This record gives sequence, structure tokens and C-alpha cells, in this order.
Amino acid sequence: MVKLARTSMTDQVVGHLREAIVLGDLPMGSALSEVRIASEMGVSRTPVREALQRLAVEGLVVHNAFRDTCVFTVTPEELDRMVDFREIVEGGAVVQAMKANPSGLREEVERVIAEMEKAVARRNVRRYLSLDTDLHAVIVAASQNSYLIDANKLVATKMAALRTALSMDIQLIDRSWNSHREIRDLIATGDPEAAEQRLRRHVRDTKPLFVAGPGVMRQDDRVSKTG
Amino acid sequence: MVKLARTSMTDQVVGHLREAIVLGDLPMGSALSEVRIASEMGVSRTPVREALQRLAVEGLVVHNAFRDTCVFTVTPEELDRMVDFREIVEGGAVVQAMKANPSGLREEVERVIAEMEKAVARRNVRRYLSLDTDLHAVIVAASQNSYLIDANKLVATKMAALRTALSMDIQLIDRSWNSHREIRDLIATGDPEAAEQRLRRHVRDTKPLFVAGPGVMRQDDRVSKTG
DNA sequence: TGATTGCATATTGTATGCAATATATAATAT
DNA sequence: ATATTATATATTGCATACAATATGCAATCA
Repeated sequence: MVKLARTSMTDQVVGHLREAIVLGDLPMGSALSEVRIASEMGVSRTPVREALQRLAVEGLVVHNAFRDTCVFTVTPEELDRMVDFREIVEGGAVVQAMKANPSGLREEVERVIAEMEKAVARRNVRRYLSLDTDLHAVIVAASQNSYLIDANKLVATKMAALRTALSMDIQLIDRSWNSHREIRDLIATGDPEAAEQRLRRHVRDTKPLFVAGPGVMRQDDRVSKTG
Repeated sequence: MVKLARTSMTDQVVGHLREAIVLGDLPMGSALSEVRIASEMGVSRTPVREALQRLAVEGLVVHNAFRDTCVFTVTPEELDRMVDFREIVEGGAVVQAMKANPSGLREEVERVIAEMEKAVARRNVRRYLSLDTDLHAVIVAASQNSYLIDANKLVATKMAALRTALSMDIQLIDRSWNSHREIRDLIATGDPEAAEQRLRRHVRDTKPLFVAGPGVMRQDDRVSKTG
């Protein structure tokens, strides 16, 4: 671990853990030992603790006082609420973006859609799912509203981790791909209401993919140690 | 400071600082010295640091690396985005609440409205503004969606601090009071769309009260030390 | 056999010390 | 007089040591 170069150790630990959670290296529900992470990253416990505190506020880890802190898990009921929340936030964001920043929104969406087309052509499911995360992120980012962006992070990182854990069929990808293109078209058309409703429906439709997927479990199902 | 009774020192510091910010004891923009807070609360720097990290994620304080951490400030542009955000989140929440938890929503709103009526009768502006914060909070809470609740906190605490710093005219209170009662009526009526639109308009209308108010400033205007 | 108590271990919570960096002040040079 | 530099001070960032708490296991007892 390099000696803090303009970025604090705590920031590096936060980034490292977030990435590990999204990539599935830290399975959902697994306990996070401060000493283990510290020794693995070659730092002391202090920056690790501070990183875990921040991630706990973000909801990416749950902190059990005097016991341990684990990677988040999601119950089916909570997944419902995540979808409801995404409808509201992403729907609101696309309206904001189309009114305040339409060209920027179109450019960013077009860019991701183009990448998606390549991924679909190559049947690269992994890449497509990553771009799925990106597409929703750029829509929210185009709103240029830091509160919407921060609010979105409360679910976006979890969704990214869930997508990683998901083994998705190629048929489902095609279905999602159609949905994404329709959203792109409606954004290009310039009708905020239509785009919002289509985006909300899209988010709603993806719910069934996750309810039966891995990572969706009771809150008590601990898995393993840091690994 | 009592020796941790079921709650960690860090939690206590978080609560203390949040309250101090909302009540205006820590003015917006003021720098927060770790050692000063630690000595004032009779704890070491460690829990203070951890508390500040958490509050930074919440956006209540801004952390300048290697320099200091200050209480948040709001620019007029950011206030616009806060209002946009509140429209989306509170509007979405009231719809959720009316669909999933209508009776609970009505009860809670009715309770706060009743308290407001007393405050208005007694011309107690301070109390009314506090209930204003409560009213919006109970609406979001009634959605029973933890993500909406957490997202709302990204602005609710800041709004509470801004209200505290605000010296509001009694005429403006009467105007707000009418607005609040209309929202209550629409919630009681049971038309989610109508209630959402009315709530969004109410949030939008309150914007002018704050743009000229105290606490809304350029990000660089530091004020004083912890005091 | 089953429950309970006590101890050993592991983990978190807090305090303190030291290093690194930033800010302010004063001295110097042009 | 202004700009620059050196220094002193204050503050943050990190590491380590210690205290408090929880967990697991074994021994003991009913």
C-alpha cells in the first residue's frame, strides 16, 4: 500500500471495499474483520474502521455494535422497496435531466447504448450487466442534482452487487435490451412524461429477476469470513 | 459524559453534533476542531473523528482533507436542487404512503396538524417551524420505505437547520398553515395524484423564504470556530 | 443427558502518541 | 512597500496500546 498520495488511506480502503463488494469478492452477508482487512491492505485498524463507518452510512455494510460488521443483504421485502425507490428517484432524475440538461443526457445515454449494442452482439452478459449499471447512473448524473445522485447511491451500489451475483439468461438480456432502447428513444424524443413512465416501468419489470436470485436472503444468513 | 450505556461514544457525538447544528449552536460554515469537540464532550479524538466521518457522508459537514471540517453551507443554486429533490422524494413518499399505509399516514398527519393549530393560535413561530419539519418527516416515514427515509435525511436535517436560522413573519406562517391544511385534506380525501401535486407545489412555494435567508451563502464564507 | 457457569479467545470501542500537512506570523530581500 | 521565505503553531492522518464486550468451548452440576 503506497504512502498516501493526495488521497487518504481511509478513502483508499473505502474504494477497495466498495469494489470488492460490487465484484462479489466480499459475498453478501459475510463478516468484515477490521484486523484482517487492515493486515491485508497493510494499514492499521483506524482507517479501516473509518471506512466501515462511512460504508455503514451508505448502507453497504451493516454494523452490529460490539459484535461485527457484515456486507449488506437484501430481503425480498426490501427489494420491493428498492424498486419503489428507484422508480421515484430515477423517474424524477430523468425529468430533471430532460428539462435542465437534455443534450448532455442524450449524449451520455447514447454512448452507453452504443456500448451495450456491442456487448449484445458479442453475447457478453457480464459486460452488458455492467453497462446496465452505467446507464442508470448516467441518467441520474445528468440531472446534475447532487442530492439525487447521492440518494441514488443508496441503492445503485447494492443493485450493482446484486447484478454481479446474478447469472442472467441471454433471452432476458434481449428483453432488457429492447427496454433500454425504448427508453433511449423516448429520451431522444424529448417527452419527459413519457420517458419517466417508461423508465419506471422498466425498473418495475426487472424486479422478478432479482427476487429469486442469489444475494436475496434473510438478514440473518451470515456466510463466511473476509476471505 | 456518561460511560457508554448501550450506545457508543461515537453515536453520542453524532447525536450531539447533529442537534447542535440543527439548533444553530454550531453556525453553518463554522469549522469543527476535533480536539475542541473532544475536550468539550470529555472524550478522545477518535470517536469525534468517526462521528465527523459519518456526518460528512450525510452531508451535514464538509470535510476538507488535511485542512478541517466545517458545518455545511448552502448556495442559492444548491437550494434550488434541494427543492427539486424534496419535490421528488416527498411527492413519491406521499403516494407510497397513501397506497400502502393510508390510515397510518392520516393519523400521523392529523396529529401534527393538531399541534400546528395550537402553535398558530398561540402565534408560536418557533414551535410551528419545528412542527413543519415534523410534518414533512411523518409523511416520508409513513411510506415505510427505509430508502426514502434515508434519502430524505440528506435534505431534511439541512432544512431543519435553515428553518432554525430563519426569522419568519407571522403572515408567512398563516400562508404556510393554509397550505399544510390543504395537503392534509387531500391526504384525507385519498387521491394520491392530487396530494402529490399539492405537496410538490407547497415545497416549491417555500423556496423564496430561504433564498434570502441566513445560512444561504457562498461556500467559502467561513464563520467562526466551534464556540 | 441437558443446562449452566466459568474461562479463554477474538473482536470491537476508546485513548494516546507521533508524523505529516496546512495556516499564520514574522523576518528578510528586492 | 511588496513579495518571498522561514518558522512556529495548530490540525489532521495514522498507528499502536489498552479496555470493554461478545462468542465459543469446556467443565461442572442437577
